[in-house]
Amino acid sequence: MSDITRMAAVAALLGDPARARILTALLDGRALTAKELSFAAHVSPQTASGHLARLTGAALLAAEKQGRHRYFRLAAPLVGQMLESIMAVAGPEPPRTGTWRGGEALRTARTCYDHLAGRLGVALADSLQAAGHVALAADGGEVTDSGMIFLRDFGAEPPPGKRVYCRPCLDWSERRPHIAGRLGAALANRCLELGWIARQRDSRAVTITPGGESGFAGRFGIRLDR
Amino acid sequence: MSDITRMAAVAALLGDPARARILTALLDGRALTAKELSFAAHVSPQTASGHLARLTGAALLAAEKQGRHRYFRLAAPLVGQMLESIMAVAGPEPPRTGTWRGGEALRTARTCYDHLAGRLGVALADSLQAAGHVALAADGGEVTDSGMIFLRDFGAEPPPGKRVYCRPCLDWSERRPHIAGRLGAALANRCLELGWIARQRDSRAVTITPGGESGFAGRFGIRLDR
DNA sequence: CGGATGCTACGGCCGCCGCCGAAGCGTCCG
DNA sequence: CGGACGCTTCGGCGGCGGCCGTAGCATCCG
Repeated sequence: MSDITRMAAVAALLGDPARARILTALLDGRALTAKELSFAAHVSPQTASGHLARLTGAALLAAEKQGRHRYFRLAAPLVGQMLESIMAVAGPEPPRTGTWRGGEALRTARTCYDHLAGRLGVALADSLQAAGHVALAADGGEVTDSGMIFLRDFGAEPPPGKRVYCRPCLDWSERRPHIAGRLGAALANRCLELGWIARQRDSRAVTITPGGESGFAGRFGIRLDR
Repeated sequence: MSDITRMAAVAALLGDPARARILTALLDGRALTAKELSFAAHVSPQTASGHLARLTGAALLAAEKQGRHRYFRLAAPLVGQMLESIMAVAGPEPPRTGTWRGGEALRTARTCYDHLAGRLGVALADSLQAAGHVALAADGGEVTDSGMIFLRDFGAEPPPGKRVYCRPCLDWSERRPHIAGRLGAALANRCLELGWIARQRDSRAVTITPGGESGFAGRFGIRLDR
């Protein structure tokens, strides 16, 4: 199979509207379940399942099983860039600022459901691990005793609930884990409460406020190079 | 029609092997006739005609009529970049140096049929025009008296023949014209003869030799920033 | 354990599209 | 002017693939 045949095969996958909707729904780096994607694609779950199988088979998507759900995400940043480049050609409005609306901002810091992702989310996970407050494994995560104290002190004690307490969530743009679960949500909420971060309109990107810059640096030793 | 639908439509165009072959055949910036493209695509001229109509309709290709031929070329550099980005995802060998094999070299200097294109080819055309040796218009080009003298002196007097003497050829990567026709061929041949440029194996890229650096600078005032 | 839920495998229907042969139109050339 | 050539349009054929209904397997929960 030649280069060109392979390229045509990939392009043919992108050429179906349902698959295109699936891929663009994942463009912001979230991982979504098969059912959510079938809704986004406007097709039945069976049809979506077939599409998802082909997309993962071609290594455009990566799948992770979690309980009875299967979460799909873009397999690589290159895939997102490819989609953006096609949109650049297809779009009637060529010159959006930058390569993509808010693309860079999304990569810096964004929400993933209710917790933090992007460079900020990953840095937060790194910091907590380095301090020995949490320990992330492939299939879950644990909070140490010192971590419990730290969280109470920080004001990010997760409320009780049935949802998983702490688990890693692979970050699309960084290819490294950030923290999800009740703990991830509590951390994000506390950062919002403190005014360290602010949501943006019509986007999952979040901005780091001046207060956040010093707060993340002081508490977590995080300094994101701009 | 939404963004996503448009993107899927473009991707679907790229998804057919025949059309993919047509586009990649044009990737180096040449303009080819419908028949040549039908051969490159491994389909009959009728079939290729249909594909070409759809590709130009979607503004992926641009067509120019010339006598009884129609020359097709990529409509914009963005189209080439899109193809490269898809190849980057589709390719089994992910990390080629740079974005594409020899892409940068091709943009610097390459052959287009038998004449020079790329930054070098455009600079050559600019220099000859600035000196009043040639005058390029949209549909053709003329050589002045001083140009005739200059060419004889340089040793690039085109041999007689039926082929058009001098015409502009729109450069893909530069979006500006370089010189084609018997004159373009004679210039390229003379530069090769002088050892100013050298062909590369398995590529239309040409390298500028040290002698060429000083030669192009001295005779034409050309200095290509690396 | 039984029902609900999420996902996948299979089968059949149907429409789209790529393909080529035949034919028509414009251009070049002797 | 007539023939050769390049390109396009039209028509019909055939196959690929998207779609969903049905059914089966795994998981969660009361």
